[in-house]
Amino acid sequence: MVQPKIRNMEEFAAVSGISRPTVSKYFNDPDSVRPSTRQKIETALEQHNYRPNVFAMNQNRRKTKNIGVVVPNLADPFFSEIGRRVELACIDAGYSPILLSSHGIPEMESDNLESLRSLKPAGVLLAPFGRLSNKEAVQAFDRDFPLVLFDANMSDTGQAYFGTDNFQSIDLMVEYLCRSGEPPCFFEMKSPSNPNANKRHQAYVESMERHRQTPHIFQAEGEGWNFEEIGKIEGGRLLESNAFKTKTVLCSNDRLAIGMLSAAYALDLRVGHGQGCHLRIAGHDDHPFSRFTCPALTTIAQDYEAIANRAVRTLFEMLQDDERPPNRVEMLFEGRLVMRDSA
Amino acid sequence: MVQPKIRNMEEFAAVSGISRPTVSKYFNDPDSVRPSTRQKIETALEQHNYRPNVFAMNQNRRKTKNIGVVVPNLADPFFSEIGRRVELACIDAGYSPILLSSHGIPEMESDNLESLRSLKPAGVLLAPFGRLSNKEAVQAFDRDFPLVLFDANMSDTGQAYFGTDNFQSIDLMVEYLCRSGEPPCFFEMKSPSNPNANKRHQAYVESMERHRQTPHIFQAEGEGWNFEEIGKIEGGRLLESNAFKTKTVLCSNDRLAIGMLSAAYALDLRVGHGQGCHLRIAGHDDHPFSRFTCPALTTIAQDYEAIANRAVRTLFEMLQDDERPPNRVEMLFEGRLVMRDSA
DNA sequence: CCACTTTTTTGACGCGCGTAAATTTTTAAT
DNA sequence: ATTAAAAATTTACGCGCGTCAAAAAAGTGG
Repeated sequence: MVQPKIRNMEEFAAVSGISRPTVSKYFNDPDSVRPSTRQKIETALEQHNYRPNVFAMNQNRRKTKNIGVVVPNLADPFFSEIGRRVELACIDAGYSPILLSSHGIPEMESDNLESLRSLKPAGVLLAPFGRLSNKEAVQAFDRDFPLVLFDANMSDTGQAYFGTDNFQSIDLMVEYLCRSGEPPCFFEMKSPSNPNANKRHQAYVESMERHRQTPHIFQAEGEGWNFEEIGKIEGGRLLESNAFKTKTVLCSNDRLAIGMLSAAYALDLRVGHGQGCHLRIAGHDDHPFSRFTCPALTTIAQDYEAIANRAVRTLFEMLQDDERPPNRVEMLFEGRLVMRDSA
Repeated sequence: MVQPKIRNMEEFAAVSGISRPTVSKYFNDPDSVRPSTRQKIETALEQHNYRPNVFAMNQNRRKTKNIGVVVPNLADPFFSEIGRRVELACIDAGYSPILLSSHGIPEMESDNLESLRSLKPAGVLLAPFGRLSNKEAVQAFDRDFPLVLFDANMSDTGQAYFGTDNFQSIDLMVEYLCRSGEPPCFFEMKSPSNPNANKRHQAYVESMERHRQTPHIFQAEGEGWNFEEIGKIEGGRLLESNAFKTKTVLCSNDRLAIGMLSAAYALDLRVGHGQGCHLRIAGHDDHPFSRFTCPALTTIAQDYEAIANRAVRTLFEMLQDDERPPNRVEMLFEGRLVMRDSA
C-alpha cells in the first residue's frame, strides 16, 4: 500500500519475488502452485492490493470465468429470487456471474445472448421465454457455448434442463383441494408467455380426470407481464358474473391468484377454507408475497434452491470435464404443498 | 454470412475496403467518419456481422462504455424497478450497463464497487445503503470514477444525488390523513437500514407539529430485509394489544404496510377509509404490489422515472464534458399521493 | 485549375496478460 | 545420496485493438 502503485503483473511478480508466468498461474488457480509460492504471492497481495486487468486476462484466453445468467424478467420476484440464488452459487464457485434481464421482451433475449457472446462466457444459464424465444438464436448459442436451461424447457436446446414437475405439483394441489372441499376449476392466461403454463393446464385436466371430475377452464385475455392486473380484472369479471362452476379456483400461478384475491376482496367475497367463506383460491410458485396476501395464499412451493443449485452444478461439471454430456439431462423437482388460509 | 468468418478488425477492414484505424474510429463513434465511409462499413457489417472484441477494445483504453449500476437489493421490487429503468436508459444512450445487486449485504456493496473498478467503468450509478455503507470505500471510488447517487443520499459523496423529497411526501400524506380522518401515528423499523427511513421519521414529527398534533411513533424490532414479515409480526402484536393511539397508521414504507395489512386481516380488523372500518393504513413508495393488497394501499408514489432519468442524464453530461460539476448537485423530486382504499 | 481543409491510410508501437517450450530448481521417493 | 517427478523460471510470441504521427487522398471553395 505504501509502495508506488503496482501497474501490472510484471511489477507485481517482481515485488513478490516470483516469476510472472507463475503469478499468472496462481491467479487462474491458486491451488496450482506450491503452497510456499502461494503464501509469498498472497503476502505480497496484501501489501500491494494488485488485481490483474480483467480485459487483458480474457482477451487471449479461450474460456473466461464469466457465467452468463439470463432471465426473462427481473421485475418478476420469481426470477429475481432464482436469479439471486444462481448468482450467489456462481460467486461461491469462483466465477463471475453476469445477470441479464430481458425485461419481458422476447427479442431482448437474443440481444442478451449476443452481448454475452462477446464476453466469451465459460457457460450460460438461461431461463428462456419458451415459445416466444428465438429458438434459432438460442440453439445457435447452444452450439457455441455450454448452455443449461432452467425454469422453462425448450426441446433439444441446451445441454440440460432443470425445473419443476408441473404434473406432480398440480396433481398434488388438485388432490389436496378435492380432499378438503370442492374440486377446483382452473384459471389461466389465454395466451401464456411461459411453457410451464401449458404444462399446468394439461396437468390440471389429467389430474381432474384421474379424480373422475370434470375439468373447468377459465382463460383471461391480456398480454404481457401484468399478471396481477389481468388476474384482478378478468378474475373479477368472472367472479362478478358468477361464472365459476365451483367455489374453488386453482390459478396457474401466484401472480394471477394475487390479482384474483384482490378482486374478491373488492367484491366483498370472503376467501378461505374456513366456515363462512365464499371461495377458495390457490396458486402456484410460492411467490415471495404469497404469505402476506389476504388471506395468505395456499400454493405450491417450487424448490428454487434445488433448481438453482443443480443447474449451476451441472454447468460447472461440464466446464470441468470440458465436454458435453452424451445425452441431454432433464430433471424435474417436486413442488411442495404450502397450506395457508386461502384454500 | 456466407464468407468465411471474420476473425478480427483487420479482416473486417479488408472486406469492407476501409483501413483498420478508420474502422476502429467508426466503432468508437460512427459519426466521426465520413457518411460514405460509414455506409460502406455498415454494408459490410450486415454481410459479415462482425463485432469487435470487447476485451481487446477496453484494455488499452482509459474510458470504456461500461456503466456500473449498483443497488442494495434486487429482491426488493423497488430497486428492481428503478434498476430496470436505469438499465434501459443506459442502453438507449449507447452504453453497456452492468447491474449489480448487493443482496442486502452492506459489505457486498464494497465488493461490487471493487469488481467494477476492474471493468474501468465510464461512470457508476449507486443506490447506497447509506449509514451501513462503507463510506471510505465509496468515497475512494468517488475519487477515481464519476459517481452519481440515487435513492439514498450520503453527504459529500458522489458528484450528484437524486431522490425523493421525504419531507414533502410525508407532509403530503399526513395532510391528507388529517383532513380525511384521525391524524396518523407512525410505524417504522427500529434500526432502519436506509437513510430515507430516518428522514421520514423526522418529516412525520415535523409535519405533525405543524398540524398541531402529537406525534406517536411505534418501532418494530428486527433486522434485515424481511420488512413484510417484520411488519406482520410486530404490527400484529401492536394491533392485538391495541397499542396504537389512533386508528390511522402511517407506515414508513409499503413493505411494512403490506405486512401490517396482512396482520390486520388475520385479526379480522377491517382496514379502509369507509364506514365500518376499524383502521386506516397508509404506506410510502407505491410498491408494485400495493395496488393489489387487500384493501389496495394508499401510498406515496415516488417518481421513479424522473429519478432514474435525471441520474442517468447527469452522469452522461459529466462524461461528455469530461469534467466534474463545480459543486455537488442534489435534487429531490416530489412524491405523489395515491389514494386507494386502505386510508 | 489551384490552394486549402478534412478525412483516410500507412506504418508502427504498446496495452497486460495467456501460453507454450525449454531449462533450471525444488521436492519427494527410493 | 541418487533419481525421478513436480514445480517454477526463462524466453518468447501472440491476442485484438487503441492510438499516434506522417503521408496520401479526397473533398471544398474560389
